[in-house]
Order: sequence, then structure tokens, then C-alpha cells
Amino acid sequence: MPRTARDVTEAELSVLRVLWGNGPCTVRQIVDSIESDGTPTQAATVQKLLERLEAKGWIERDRTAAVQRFIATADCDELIGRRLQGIAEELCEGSLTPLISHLVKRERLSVSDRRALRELIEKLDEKPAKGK
Amino acid sequence: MPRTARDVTEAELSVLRVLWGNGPCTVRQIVDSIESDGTPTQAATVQKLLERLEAKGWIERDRTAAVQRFIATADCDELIGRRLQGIAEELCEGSLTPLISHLVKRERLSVSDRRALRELIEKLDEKPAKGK
DNA sequence: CTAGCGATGAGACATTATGTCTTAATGCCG
DNA sequence: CGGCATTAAGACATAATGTCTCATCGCTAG
Repeated sequence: MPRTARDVTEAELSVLRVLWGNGPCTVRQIVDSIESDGTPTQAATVQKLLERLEAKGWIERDRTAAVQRFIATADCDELIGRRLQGIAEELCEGSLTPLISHLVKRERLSVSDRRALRELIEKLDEKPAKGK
Repeated sequence: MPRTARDVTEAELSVLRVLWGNGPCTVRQIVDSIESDGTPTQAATVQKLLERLEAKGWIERDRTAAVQRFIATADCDELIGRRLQGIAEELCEGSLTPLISHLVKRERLSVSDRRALRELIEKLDEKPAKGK
């Protein structure tokens, strides 16, 4: 029995991507954007996905207009954050630090990436009052 | 229809944790370790989980002994890496860099964490020949 | 004014994932 | 030899997920 539902499923994500990329959309607009990538998608399917996304809090709908518009309430970065948090909780007793060092060690960072990263850290060092 | 099976499920992970913590184990040892945390677990259940973990390549079994012993073929860090990679592919077009900057920006790092991180980056800077 | 079309809402379905258990075959030891 | 633990194979129940069908409803074109 699949105990653990996903934060956002694959099909739901494809809907979210449209909202992230285009801003508020109607169901029709979403359907058209998605089916452009291959097989046509039924409007009812998208409707259902939107319903579930709303239940999970990822989107809101504007019911005032004649045709409803759907708006993402969180951006992609927010989703990334939750997923990272999820990994940390399942595999690192909640700490994100192991993830950071893993990534830094593992990834071949471009020069500019490294520079950006170093700047970020230095900025953190300047205000050590924050955090614990 | 749940299209996407998980790399390692919750129940499978609890088995893996035992192997990671204790090294090679028999089914019995695993059962005992797991049931210590609350409800007793059936041996057959663990057996099935081990079977699936083997199919996924996370463990191997030593069939030469009278009683089989199971060995993890990858450590926790490997799993972390795959999960991070998964996030990158689903949400960042494959790039891990957004994850890094997200983590560094977001997390309240301890002083020692920051120091360790800075050292890592400096080490990377010393050998810029590698990577692109 | 009314037929029809698109939007909406509720829910039915098929398929698969996941966790758990039953049974039967196998092998070992006293 | 009898019994017990291990192993293998697979049956099940339940939940998640993607998709579709239907019945309503509102509005606009004719």
C-alpha cells in the first residue's frame, strides 16, 4: 500500500510548469500548452490535476472571472526546497549540511558557479549574528 | 496509475539502514533490528523487501553460506546523490548548481559548516584544470 | 427565447506500487 | 526420521495516480 504520497506527481508537475512559465492560466491554456509536447491531453484530466494541486496548496484559483484562472502559489524554488528538506529528513536526520557538502564535493562546478558560491558564503560570514 | 516507482521506498529504506549500520546481516538479524523499533515485522516481509532491493541493485546476497547474508552495495551517500540528481533532472534541467545555491542561501549553516564548505571550494579552485 | 458549446464538479475506473502475509519446497541438525 | 528455520514464489489488500464519463450550468449565437 503506497503509504507515501508524493508532494507533486509527474503529471501535476507538468501542469505546474505551465503556470510557472506563463503565469495565471485557464484550463484551456494549460491543456494547449501541454498537448503541444506530444499526445493530446483531456481537459478533464488537467482539471483533476488542478484540483489535486489546489488541495495540496500549490495553486489557487480565481473563481470571480467567467472562466477560472489558476495561479501557482509557490515557485519552482519552493518545490526544490521541500524536496531537499525531504531528503535531509529521510537520510540525514534533518540536517541539510550533508547535502551541501555532498554537492560541492561531487559536482564539477563551473568557474562562475564557484565564484558565485564563494560570494554567497562570504556574505553569510559577514553577518554571523543570524542563525545559531 | 503510479507510473514512477521510487528508488527506495520507506520500508526498503528501513532495511537498508540496518545494513548500513551493522554491515552484512542475515534476514533474522534484520528482522530483529527493525522490530526493536516498535511493531514486530514478519521475516517474509523483510525477505520480500530484500528481494526488491536486490532487483534494484542496492544490495547483494551471499548465497554460499548456509544462511544467506545480505550486503549493501551502495551507502547512504550514494542514495543522497541519486536523489539530488533526480531533483536536478526533474526541476533544474539536470543542473545541480541551483541546488547548491539554494542550500547555501537557505540554510543557517553553523560556523564550522561554513568553514568546511569554504575549504572545499578553495580546494576546488586550486585545481581548475578539472571540469569544464 | 432556445439550442448548443465550453466550463465545471463529482466521481468512476484501470493500472501499478507497496507493504504484508500464506504456502510450499528445501535443507539441516539433533 | 521429525521438526524447525530458511528460502522461494506468489497471493492479497489498499492506496496512489492518471485518465475518462456524465450531469450541470452559464452564456452566447441564431
